[in-house]
Amino acid sequence: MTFQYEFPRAALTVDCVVFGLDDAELKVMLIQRDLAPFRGKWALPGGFVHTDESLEDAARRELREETGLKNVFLEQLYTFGDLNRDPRERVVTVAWYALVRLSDHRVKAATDARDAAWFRLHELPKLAFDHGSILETAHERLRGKVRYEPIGFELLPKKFTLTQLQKLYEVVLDRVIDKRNFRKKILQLGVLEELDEVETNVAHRAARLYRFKPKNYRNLVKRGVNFEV
Amino acid sequence: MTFQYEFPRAALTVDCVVFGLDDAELKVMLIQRDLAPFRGKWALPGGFVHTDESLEDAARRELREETGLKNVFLEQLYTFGDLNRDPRERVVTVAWYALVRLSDHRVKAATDARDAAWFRLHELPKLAFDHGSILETAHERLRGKVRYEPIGFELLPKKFTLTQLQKLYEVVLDRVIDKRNFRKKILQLGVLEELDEVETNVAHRAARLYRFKPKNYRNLVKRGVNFEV
DNA sequence: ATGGTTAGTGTATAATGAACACTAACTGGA
DNA sequence: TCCAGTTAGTGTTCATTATACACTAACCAT
Repeated sequence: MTFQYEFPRAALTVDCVVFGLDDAELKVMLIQRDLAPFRGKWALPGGFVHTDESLEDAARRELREETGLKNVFLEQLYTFGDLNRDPRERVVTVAWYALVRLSDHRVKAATDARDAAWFRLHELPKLAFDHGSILETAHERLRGKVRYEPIGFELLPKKFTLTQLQKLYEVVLDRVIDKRNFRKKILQLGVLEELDEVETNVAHRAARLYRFKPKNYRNLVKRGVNFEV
Repeated sequence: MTFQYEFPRAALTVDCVVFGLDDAELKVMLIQRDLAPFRGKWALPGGFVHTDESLEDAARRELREETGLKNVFLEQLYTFGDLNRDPRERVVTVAWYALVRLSDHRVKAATDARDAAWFRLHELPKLAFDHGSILETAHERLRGKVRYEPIGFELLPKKFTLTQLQKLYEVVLDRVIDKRNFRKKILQLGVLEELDEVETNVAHRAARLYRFKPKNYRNLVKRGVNFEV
């Protein structure tokens, strides 16, 4: 069975840039292609959009199928449609980026049937298609994002220390931040709840654990805030 | 002649939200549809993407064909792909927004063969398809944009007064701004050049004219700046 | 007990933001 | 020509926020 149209049509795909935070390092999930073109090369998870699903549904389905990830934070990034980005034919891709708690998802990805793996952002292989520049665009967006809304909720484990949160900002912004000033500022936002728990299994003074107050956090995200640390 | 594919394919379009500034008012250019569906309704300029042109080229071509606008500032906005946004079939649209000097383009649009017209942002007709929500998204983007980069270059005439620039900010942000503080801040940015000219044909003290220093302006845009007035 | 390691805390100074009102310059009409 | 009307243009004060900076506390391992 085939489908006929009066004019030629581009193929439509979605691709996802999945960021995870691991031990104060930003990582990205990639899959190894098992089909031509670029067979054996690493690429962003993604695939063709079905005509009976929305773009976001397509992105979530591909993420689930190719990496096992579900219920992640997902936002549309940009749509890439240069003429020769796919050697086979005209393919337009709607790119998305996801932020996930790597602590929740480490195992699943590693044991998934497909060859999916986390890569350090600074040790990426050469990617298939124009996925390298899609990834770069996503990284820029992430860096821009932290300037006007707090991040962390989606990337950190549910309970975290202030040092972990600070390290996240340092890693995204690629510079060191003063500890005392960072703490003052982030606590002032009123989105953190101090818990009666401390971290365990550390060979030094244990740090207090915090968690986000989801309501305040989301309000702040909606209102928009200038958070320059 | 028809084109056949193994799987069904969505149609791909571009749509443009064109903002212009007129006498301290934001306006949007719309065209009246001369074909079904929504025949006679006002809609965003746009149309199908050809397979031999990039997405941006398609947006520029449609703008030129439908409104006569050329060489405008154009940025990708968002891609809309809900299942039933077009009653005929699955259509995914890559939306763009443009900022133009209305003073340059007022006449062309009015005399163009197609029914294209500028509408005040607060007096819009009901639009075809989901173009109303695309337009709303573009307006949000514009409001967000002024928070971290200066605007004006694309919207104001080449020579303008500080009051005009301030009015632009007031119109986009929908609130009044203190004149002295605004002037201090905007001049500090170092992107304005004071000219030896004043406005003419006004029944009061004539205001000094300024223009943007393109290099500084673009540097600032690239660097990103928090400009909260 | 001691050495190693990270947690946790305050203050002083500089920079920035916000609030606020009057005089200057020009036009047009009496 | 003077007066009324209109918008241009300009500084200061006070409050808030940003930045720079160093030591003690707590815990673990040996």
